[in-house]
Amino acid sequence: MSEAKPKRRMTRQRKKILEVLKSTTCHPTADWIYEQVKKEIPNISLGTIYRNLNVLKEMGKIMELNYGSSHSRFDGNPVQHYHFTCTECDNVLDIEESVHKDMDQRIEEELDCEVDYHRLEFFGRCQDCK
Amino acid sequence: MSEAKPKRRMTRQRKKILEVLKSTTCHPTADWIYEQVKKEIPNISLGTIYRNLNVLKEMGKIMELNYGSSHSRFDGNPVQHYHFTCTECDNVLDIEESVHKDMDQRIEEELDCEVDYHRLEFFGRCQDCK
DNA sequence: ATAGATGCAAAGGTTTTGCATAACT
DNA sequence: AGTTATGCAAAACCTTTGCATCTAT
Repeated sequence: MSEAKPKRRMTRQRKKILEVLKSTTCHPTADWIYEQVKKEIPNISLGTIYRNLNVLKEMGKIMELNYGSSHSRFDGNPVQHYHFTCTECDNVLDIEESVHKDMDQRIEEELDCEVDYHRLEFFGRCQDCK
Repeated sequence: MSEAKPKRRMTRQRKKILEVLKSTTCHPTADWIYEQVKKEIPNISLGTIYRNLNVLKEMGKIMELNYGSSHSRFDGNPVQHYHFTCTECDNVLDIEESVHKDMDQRIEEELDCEVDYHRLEFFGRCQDCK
């Protein structure tokens, strides 16, 4: 059984954190958000930032990038390839599919940048866990 | 100026770490590798594991997944979209391109799994840094 | 009134680092 | 011989958590 989930309140702090996040395109870190929010709520604590980021994520109002980041994983195959991660058992599987290098060029044109490579990762439940 | 890079030696420890990584498909964490290598080199230290993982990465012999993992970044836009990360200035840009949901189905068939979503990230140098 | 949120400080877990010693080449 | 790597332990770093207090509903 999963626990009953609490009724979320929209506190001053939570509202401001969401506002900061919605009003920037810079994909900030928790610490950057902390610095911004502190300008209006000087005594806010980092713990509150982290707690709220997790709550907002759970509410579906924001996204976390670089997640699964508690510890790095390594791959003995240094050639670019794609991965599937099972969100149930945490296993990472290699995908036998050729890399779409053509996508890199499309992005180069779209953003006027130089693309070296890309990473593509799928998430879901593996054969055993589904 | 960048510093002269050291001539790498292939020590017992380094060799074994690479061997462990090459002989598994489980995309292990540093700690898991540590446990494996310890079976043959009982007094190896975790520091050596981490140092060698970084060296092997730099030598292009292995890959790190979940990198850029020192701190998470957050995105005020919870709708799935793609990103470009500049490896020079660390900026993350949104990509205005529709999400290829058809890829999910292809992977489901290939791996006999259930795919919820995928992440696609491009790396290179942005307009300003290139 | 009361469950939920905050601030503070301490604890947790992963990764890095300084230093003396050991080992490749 | 000279430089690179190791082991150990301490430090650094980001993130989470316990607890007493406060606050939104």
